[in-house]
Amino acid sequence: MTSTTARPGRVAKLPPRERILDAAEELFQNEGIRQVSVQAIADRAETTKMAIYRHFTTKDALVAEWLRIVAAGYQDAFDRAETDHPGQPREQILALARFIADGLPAISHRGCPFINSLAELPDRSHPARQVIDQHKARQAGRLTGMCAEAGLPDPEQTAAEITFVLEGAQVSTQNGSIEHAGERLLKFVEGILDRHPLDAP
Amino acid sequence: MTSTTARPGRVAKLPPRERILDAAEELFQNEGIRQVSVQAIADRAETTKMAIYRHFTTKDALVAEWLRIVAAGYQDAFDRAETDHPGQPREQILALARFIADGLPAISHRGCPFINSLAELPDRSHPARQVIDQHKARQAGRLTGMCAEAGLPDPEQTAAEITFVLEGAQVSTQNGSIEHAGERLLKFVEGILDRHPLDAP
DNA sequence: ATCGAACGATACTGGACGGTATCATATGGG
DNA sequence: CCCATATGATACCGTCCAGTATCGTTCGAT
Repeated sequence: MTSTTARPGRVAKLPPRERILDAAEELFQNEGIRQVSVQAIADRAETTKMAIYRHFTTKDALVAEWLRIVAAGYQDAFDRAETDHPGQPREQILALARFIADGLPAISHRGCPFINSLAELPDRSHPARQVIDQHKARQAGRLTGMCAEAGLPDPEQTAAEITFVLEGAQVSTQNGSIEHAGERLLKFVEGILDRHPLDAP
Repeated sequence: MTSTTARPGRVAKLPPRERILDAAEELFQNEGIRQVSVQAIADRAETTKMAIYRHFTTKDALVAEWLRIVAAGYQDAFDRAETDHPGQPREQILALARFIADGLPAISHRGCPFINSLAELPDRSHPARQVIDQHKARQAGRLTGMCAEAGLPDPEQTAAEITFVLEGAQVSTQNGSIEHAGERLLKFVEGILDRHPLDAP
């Protein structure tokens, strides 16, 4: 019963900072950054605007923190791909494609947080931009490494191709121009990897 | 000398409606929709806010009109691809890829207007959304038609793949994660088409 | 010359929003 | 038991902005 911390009125409530981040994630993702007011985040987090400004210096800082969490999720996907398929770079790449493909239905009519944020934050000096830039660079590096490890002839080109495909699948899902984007995405990536068979032990 | 209409003080000034649309194109593209105020558009168009509201019922209507013009530009690219390479669907597709690839440097750090607008306008009832949806559907249809005409075994799949690639190249250029995106894009699309040779006379 | 429509400039309204100040209220460790 | 700290609630400020009203001016057609 009496847990050491957090014994709220009814349901176990998370501490305010996490509630705020959960609410921000939900609202930023579904309604955009600029459209969502700090007050709206506070309402959804069942707290107040003041509480938000106690944990985050500014709205922009909250946005950056949100994207940092999203980026960490993608990093986890990379890590899992590597630990689940050690020494099998092609399987790792396919696992990443599956991760994106599986996420498409959830994204549905609202797209990739990074793509959308970039559109909403043209100012290159915005704190969130550093998060995005770092994440994209790291992601590109890891993917290129996987392609090189897979013995593909031109790792940079193949990594670029896979990046195009993954990003494009998310965009096309968002604008609804492609049916069965997930399946098509997987089929496509498999085809790219099969162009240069080499993996078999 | 004395042209029939428009004899402005110094430089030949376009009529206000076109100046407004030019200014809107410039600002919406480079700074985003929500960030740009009607006043800012008026300033850049060397006119006044009032003049804008004489030509467009609302800011949203101006956004929609802007996207209509952008969509027409893409339609023109499709038309040119067809008339420049009649009966050669593979050349038509390559011409489209070249059109996108050539546009990448201009886009550079700011991305595709449709992708960005979608991010900034989550409200599906926004007038601009109809423009985007129609455009995307028409574009997908035409591309699928080209793929079918090219005798590719699975036109829907191939059209989806090419769409992924074209969209992804624009996104990747925007976030700066890929070097030489234009060249890589063309190489990629050529590879896709060459997977099923059939075109030669 | 004149009339009307389009254009330009300025001021205003009403609302939304980021951020702050100030109050009261828990809460948990000493 | 008590006090520092985190939290909650509310009111407020300055600013920005979409959209409107009203004025005067230009300019082309008749």
